[in-house]
Amino acid sequence: MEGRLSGVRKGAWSHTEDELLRECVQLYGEGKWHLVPQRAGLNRCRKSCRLRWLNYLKPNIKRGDFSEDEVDLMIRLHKLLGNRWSLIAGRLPGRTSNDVKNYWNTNMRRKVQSHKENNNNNVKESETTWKPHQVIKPVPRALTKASSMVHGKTMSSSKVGVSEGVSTGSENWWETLLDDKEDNITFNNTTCFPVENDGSFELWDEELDSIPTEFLAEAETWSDFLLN
DNA sequence: AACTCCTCCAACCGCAGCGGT
DNA sequence: TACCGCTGCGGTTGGAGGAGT
Repeated sequence: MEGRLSGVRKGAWSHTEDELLRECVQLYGEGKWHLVPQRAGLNRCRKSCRLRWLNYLKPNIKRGDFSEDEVDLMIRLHKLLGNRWSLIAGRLPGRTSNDVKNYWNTNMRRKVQSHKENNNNNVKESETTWKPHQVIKPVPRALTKASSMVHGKTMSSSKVGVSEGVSTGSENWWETLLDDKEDNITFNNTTCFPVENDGSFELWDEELDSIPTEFLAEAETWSDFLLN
């Protein structure tokens, strides 16, 4: 590994290192991680710097317990996406992929495990309520300079609206969830569901195509999927 | 008080994908 | 087309701290 080869520091970050990294990112911005250790004067590998920033130092990172809403959304997204932690985290403002992954591994996996064990005692129930689900794996894609998406070409017209009548006012919990983190609403990930002003979601055609029709039929709308 | 066990989170590691040459 | 470097992701590990004995 690069750490072993170059003898860079590993392990927990000190307050001084945090400050150096924070100042460096504020000065030069995110990205160019291979330059960060040199710029910041840190004896850390680029990966370590990036991870420290993304998981701990980055502004707007939400710490503390996951709310019920967040857990609910996480479960639904995991059902749809599988272990695509970065995508799931992209829909949970302030949460990092590491947070989501850790939370799932420590809490949810155990719950699912115990649920399955319960169902083993009741075969009929497991056949009906806990069918193995098909995990959708959207093809990761990046926006290149040549991409039509970057050049102002409009997105797919396949808009899946939040169904009327499903949510109004305080029931739009996902909006309040995003209120204080409006930066996260934008295209922080091309495979996420960009939120329109009217609360609907837009999807690339490929995204829609990749979703099993049974799932959509079952959920009817994205709001059904995203909301209780 | 001392020890062991367990939990959980931060950090590490390897790999895949992408862009540039 | 092949190679290289960089980035980002998901799986795994290590260790600090709490709980139990």
